[in-house]
Amino acid sequence: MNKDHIDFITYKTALQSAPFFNDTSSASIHKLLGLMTSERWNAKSFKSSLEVSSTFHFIVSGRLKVYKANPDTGREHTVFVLSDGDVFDVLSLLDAKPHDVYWEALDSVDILKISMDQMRNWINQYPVIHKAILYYLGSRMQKLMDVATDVTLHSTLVRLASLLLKNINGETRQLELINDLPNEEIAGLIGTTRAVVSRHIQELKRCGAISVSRKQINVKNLEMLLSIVEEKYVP
Amino acid sequence: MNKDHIDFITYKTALQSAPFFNDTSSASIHKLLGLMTSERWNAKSFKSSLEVSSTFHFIVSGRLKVYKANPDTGREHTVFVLSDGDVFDVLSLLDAKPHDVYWEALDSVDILKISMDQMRNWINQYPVIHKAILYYLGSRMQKLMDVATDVTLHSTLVRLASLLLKNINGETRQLELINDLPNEEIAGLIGTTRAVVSRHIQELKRCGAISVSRKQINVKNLEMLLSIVEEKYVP
DNA sequence: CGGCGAGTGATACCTAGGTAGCTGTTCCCC
DNA sequence: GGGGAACAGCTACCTAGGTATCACTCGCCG
Repeated sequence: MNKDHIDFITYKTALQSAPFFNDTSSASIHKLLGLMTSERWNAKSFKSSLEVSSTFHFIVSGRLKVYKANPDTGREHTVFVLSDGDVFDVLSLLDAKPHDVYWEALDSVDILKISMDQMRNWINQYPVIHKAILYYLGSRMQKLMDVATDVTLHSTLVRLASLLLKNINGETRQLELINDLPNEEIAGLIGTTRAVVSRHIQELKRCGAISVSRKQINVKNLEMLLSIVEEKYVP
Repeated sequence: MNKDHIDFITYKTALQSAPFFNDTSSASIHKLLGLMTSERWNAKSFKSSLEVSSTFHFIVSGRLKVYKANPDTGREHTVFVLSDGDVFDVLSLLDAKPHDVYWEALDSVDILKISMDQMRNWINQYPVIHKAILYYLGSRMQKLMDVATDVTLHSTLVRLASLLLKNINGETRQLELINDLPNEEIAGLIGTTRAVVSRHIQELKRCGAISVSRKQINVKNLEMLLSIVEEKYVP
């Protein structure tokens, strides 16, 4: 991308404020952006790991889910929801080993992309970034450990309540990141099915923990959600 | 540890052959080992994340499980089985954020340990290691993604068969790493309970896929296990 | 404005797998 | 060599949550 590009400044700001590029100098970000091209993915557009693994992507805006699926049963389990400032696929960056994961845009997504080889070169030029990558990977890993154990250790209701709690903005008390997702997507996030999510949403509505309007969940009673998560209260 | 220690050479070899210390020079390993102390943990000895997070550990020999638990139901889910050459806790190394994970020795474990601060210093002196840590973390992350989605995408039988397949040595065709674990531990590994594992082991025995003697599973028919994992064959 | 698609609510049914409990066997350790 | 803990096998029962299906509502676009 040429530095005269109409959105060059916007993109540069986006890169600089991402945790992944913490501690990276303005000059090296400038250089990186010079090698990138921008792209727009429409909502619901789908990529398999094969397509994604040879290119490194940075999300400028929009949301994208990372999931695994069982083709036989049609079930899906969403591992991450990525959004502004996230990058993918970090694993392919480290290692060419294929891992069968799918990617699907939840909104229209603005992407900056660069070939994996160029990205590796850039990293080798600025090895300081290794530390930032480590931190980024570490935080992802921690979340992933929760996802991994949640399904066996907690009931679907607890997982749903916990999902809501995790995504509430402390100040605005509004649901973020997952607020306008359909039940089907919420189901994928907690490893269950649409019907079960719907069932539990009714329970939470009935006991006054949340209120719902189409594709919008509003948390009414944080304490109640908390006590459900702690398995102290069963609606 | 003084370089005249009786096991100094043994320990140094162990460190050098670990993937985590790939590309690390002999001299810097020597220096690192000088700062470490050795320790033996008995089988079934237990550590919480609190105790573990301020010290960095290297496993010389023995096995150790990393797991999360639900105190209310008593259920446990094992996330990793660590063994020779593995290190922990990498997450605490990156980030002081507490994460509630437990550790338990499956055998007697030989450990080399060093304070987290000293380890961080050492790493800053030899930043080359960042890359090796990244690769190490990457491979762990990939395994973790499988653990995370397995429970929702596959039945317990498929998960059991898949666990066996993953731990068969290609050459010897013997079960490694998990061979002599009791049913209870196997249950933790696939996110279920002792009774269910026992039930499925009977099924696998009945159809000739495996044979069992006390705490020992022998794989008899690899192809059959494979077709169970691919959900093509139901015993 | 009308019709279609996407999303939700709700019902009835079913089964995988979790719970509880008992028996017998193996391994040690006194 | 005997007693106890750890472990495996088995039975019977139960329920959380998955499957299937339909009806209803909303929003959008032609």
